[in-house]
Amino acid sequence: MEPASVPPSAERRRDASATRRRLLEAARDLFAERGYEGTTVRSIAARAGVNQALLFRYFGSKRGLLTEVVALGGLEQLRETPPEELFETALRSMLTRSAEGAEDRSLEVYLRSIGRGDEAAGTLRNLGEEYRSALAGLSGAPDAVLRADLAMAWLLGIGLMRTVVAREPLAGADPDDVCRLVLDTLGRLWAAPDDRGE
Amino acid sequence: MEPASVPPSAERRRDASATRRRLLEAARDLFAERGYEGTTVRSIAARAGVNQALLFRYFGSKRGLLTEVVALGGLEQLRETPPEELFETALRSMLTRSAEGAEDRSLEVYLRSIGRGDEAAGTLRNLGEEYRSALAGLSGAPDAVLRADLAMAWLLGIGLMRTVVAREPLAGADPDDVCRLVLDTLGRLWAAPDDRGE
DNA sequence: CCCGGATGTAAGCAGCTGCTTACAACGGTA
DNA sequence: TACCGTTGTAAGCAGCTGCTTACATCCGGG
Repeated sequence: MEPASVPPSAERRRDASATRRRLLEAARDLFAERGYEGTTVRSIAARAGVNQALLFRYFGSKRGLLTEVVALGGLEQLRETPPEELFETALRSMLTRSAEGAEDRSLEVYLRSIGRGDEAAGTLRNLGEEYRSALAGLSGAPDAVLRADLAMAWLLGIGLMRTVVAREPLAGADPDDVCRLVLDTLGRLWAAPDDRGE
Repeated sequence: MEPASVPPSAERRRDASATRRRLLEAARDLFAERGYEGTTVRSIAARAGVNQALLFRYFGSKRGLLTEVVALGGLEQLRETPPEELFETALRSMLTRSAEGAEDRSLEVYLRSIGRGDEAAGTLRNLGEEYRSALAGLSGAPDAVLRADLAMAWLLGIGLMRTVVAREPLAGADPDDVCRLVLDTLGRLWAAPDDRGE
């Protein structure tokens, strides 16, 4: 099928997996910057320094590329982070300037890329549901899942405000300050007042 | 210029202002449903039951239509609502099914329609800043504006979760329950703990 | 060496996009 | 009635879209 190991000495001039990876990274960045509909397959191929036909060879369609981008980045972060740190980790990755380093931008991609529900929307939805159920464990309230949904909504909203609206003070605020405010407020969400009549 | 008053008896077969309004309403709905990039001028004209050339006659460009849609709906709601009710009003309009009645969907439009910053982005930004400064008055904290930004972010996020992700429980939750949870939690945001060293 | 699959390329397809143009139909006014 | 600006229409433009095809080029195994 494929050579099990690559001779580590030199970079190969023709390297399918490297090309795949470059496409994946270019797509991740562009989807996060311009959204799914606003990104053309030509621009992805150009940023990857790759012929655009290869995009279809490796991912079948533009939509398939999106699915792989989101599933890869998102699920990895999700599975490597303990639930109690998940929200803060995701929040910090939202608050960090996208310019520096190769930050994880899966949620940014998620929120800017989702379109009207078709084939791949299921994959994205599953990702969201895994995040939610991880967060839901943090509250003992009977409606913990709803509360987790609201927390995720805040996360997405903060990312939206920073990447799309991009105005002070949120855009330039110290991530530590924002984190403190949000996490402290969310403490109230987890610890249910539950002041209804039941 | 134009007939100052319309004979109220019969609907006119050729009515520029009615056509304008129909285009505006069709655009508002479609932008909210599919986002700006996902909506075609042909689909807007079709839903309005109007020739697409009229769209350009009355609004100059697709972008001009968007600007007018958002400015109209958003600023009206903003100016008719006292600040202390503003958040709940906006939240409830987010939570209300779009099918019933002619709800105000300006924020929905705002969050789904914004693109990369060009000409009309300024108008949208201004709208956001007016919302924010109205909300900022609700907290006495020194960083009240940041807190207002965070509240708006939550609002946008909740709208995003309902319209885009569209899954239970948030999508189908009782608006009263969500309102109670969110407003109660936000009370904590307004009333600053301000637990820093100063 | 040389063959054949893996990898990369150039060109182009049909369809859609935002927008424009040239023109017809209406209807108030003189 | 004749006119003329307003309103509505049909057709089409150039450009871009996602995607496909036909063809070079590489390179490891026989």
